[in-house]
Amino acid sequence: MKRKITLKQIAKELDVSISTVSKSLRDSPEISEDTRLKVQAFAKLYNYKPNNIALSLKNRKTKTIAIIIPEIVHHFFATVISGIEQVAGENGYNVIICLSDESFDKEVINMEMLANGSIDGFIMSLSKETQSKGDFHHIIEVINQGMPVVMFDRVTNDILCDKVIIDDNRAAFDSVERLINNGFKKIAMITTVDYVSVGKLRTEGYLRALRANDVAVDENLILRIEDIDNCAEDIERFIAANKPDAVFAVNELFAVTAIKAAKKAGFDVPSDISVIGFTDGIISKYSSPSITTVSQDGIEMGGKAAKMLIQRLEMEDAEEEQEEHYRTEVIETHLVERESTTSLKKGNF
Amino acid sequence: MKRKITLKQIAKELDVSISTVSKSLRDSPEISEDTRLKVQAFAKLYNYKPNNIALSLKNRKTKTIAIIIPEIVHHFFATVISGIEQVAGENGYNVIICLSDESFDKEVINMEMLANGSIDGFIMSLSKETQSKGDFHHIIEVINQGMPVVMFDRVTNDILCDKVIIDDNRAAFDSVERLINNGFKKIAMITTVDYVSVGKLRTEGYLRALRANDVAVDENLILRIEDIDNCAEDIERFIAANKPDAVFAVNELFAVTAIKAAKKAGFDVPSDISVIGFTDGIISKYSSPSITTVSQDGIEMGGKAAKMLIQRLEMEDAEEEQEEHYRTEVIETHLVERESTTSLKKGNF
DNA sequence: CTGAAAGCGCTTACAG
DNA sequence: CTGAAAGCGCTTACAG
Repeated sequence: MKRKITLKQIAKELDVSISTVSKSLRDSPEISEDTRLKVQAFAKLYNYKPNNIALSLKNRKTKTIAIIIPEIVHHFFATVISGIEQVAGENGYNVIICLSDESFDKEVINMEMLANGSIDGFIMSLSKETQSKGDFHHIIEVINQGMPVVMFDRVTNDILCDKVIIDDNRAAFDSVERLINNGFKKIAMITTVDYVSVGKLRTEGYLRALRANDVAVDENLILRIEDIDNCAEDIERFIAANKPDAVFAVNELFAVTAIKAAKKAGFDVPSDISVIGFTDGIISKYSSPSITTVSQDGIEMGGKAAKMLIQRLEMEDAEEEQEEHYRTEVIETHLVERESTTSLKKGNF
Repeated sequence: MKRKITLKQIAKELDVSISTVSKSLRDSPEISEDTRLKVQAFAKLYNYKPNNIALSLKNRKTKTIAIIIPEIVHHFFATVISGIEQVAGENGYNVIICLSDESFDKEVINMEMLANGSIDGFIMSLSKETQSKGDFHHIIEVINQGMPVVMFDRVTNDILCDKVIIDDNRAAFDSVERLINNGFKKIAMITTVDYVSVGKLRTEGYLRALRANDVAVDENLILRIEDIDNCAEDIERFIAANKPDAVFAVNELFAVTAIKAAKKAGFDVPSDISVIGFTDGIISKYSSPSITTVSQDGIEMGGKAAKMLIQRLEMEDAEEEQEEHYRTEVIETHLVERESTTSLKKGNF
């Protein structure tokens, strides 16, 4: 068991100074070819690799990005990570992941821990609890310290920073209008409680579509789920009671649960009830019937977020104090048609 | 924009030495209560937090664990991460994640990059390419440097280190024997190519169960999938051609695809064909019919792996050079019965 | 009780 | 061409 070799040891071994070794390995022209080659050969032999931590300390940058997300077992977040990891890797950055578990405290602790020099910047999506509390001091603090933050998906207007989102409101609007235009009369909505930003926006889109098409809003047709883990019964009751001809759900889970509930109540999907979900994940793809859904490209979102963060990071090097000019990128969505809806024509008619 | 404050700045501000500040903040009894309180108050005011990188360099440990996995969008791996993250967090460790993307090169690059001081130890599952190549020099090197490695799920006998696995062979054996005992005659297997260690073990378990129960092995009833992304047609053809009365699949994806294929070929699941999968993930739960499956608790696996790694890490501190005594933990599995099988009685009869 | 010094592993401006 | 020194931000054994 040979511990990793250091410059100091090489220097001693070769009877030169540490500076000489360091310069040789960085191909400095200051050093004679003779010693340079000698040092390099020796270093290679002993498989020398500079210590990252020491470099980080010296350079005051770590080349690592922290991701803070509510949950990793949600397919959407996993794809976002995958997207981030990819462009981070291409640019020589590592990725550290922390899960807030939808808890405000965990989010705060993780951020504070990492903000102390461990990383160069954050990419994050807010936990539910943080969104419901509306307390963002931990994020503001980090930003004030000069550490860039990019938010995605679950964002807030209360913080100025780079963001990457989809147009939730519009995507919902489009989907629901499409249903209306295709003759559906009783379009139900299954959504989250309002403090979840994306849920709220999607609900607004639903309402907007109804109003824009002179469809009366029936509050009974809107189900707001509080407890995701036990939503099955709520949804079953909701569907059996209201007998909608279409259901628009704000996520995959609600959509697949709605389908199961519909079947249980004796309805066929899609001939009795059409179902549209949100997020094109594994559930939508493998469910029977497979689910028509608003795609939300997590890979692209993650990639974009990483690009924005890295850009800002490298910019800092150049012009010490760039003017803050934050951008919000909007990722395109589109409807992926599958088996859970009867064929949906586009356009007005 | 105030950059983070350092000991040096506090010292200057308060007109004391850096040592005094450091000791005050660490509640050293050497320091008079007077100055200690003064320093602490000042530090609190300016929200001082020690720089992690400096501490890492000083202590020669980073308190971070690296996870290297093939893919994050597989639900199983996501749950493992979740398990690791949880116990890591409890023990004050951070988690860095790298994806090998099933590529040998990426696995090597990631490991080498992180092994240079960035982390204290690895938890990993081998990429397919690494398994097929059988080249583990990068891992052996890391271990020789004195950095602990814990492998899980996709492991190899060629490396001595801590491991956490399930008994794939036995789990498969039990499932298949259960099918045999319940009267199934034509039990097909959908598996991976043999170099994927877990696929191989599960296949062996299947074969062992047939032999142990005097069922002739029919090679036609075994489908080995090479290209997971395009397995649907292969599976459709396989099922239509062989008309098995039961299918044992080595993962969720194969199981759900088999169900879809069976339906397409006009069979009912489970009344015509029963299907058992492997890994109790989101697909098995939400598929219609939901899938009977061998559960493989990723959270537990991850948690166990993290515990083993941390234990070894802290052990190192204590007795400088502990005797290497590697353990392999086997996580219990069990069959989760759902709708894709007709009721399966236990025991011999 | 306080502080100067050495050191973790590296880089680089500056002397010689 | 080579090396001593300072410094990144911290801790701690040792003097005073």
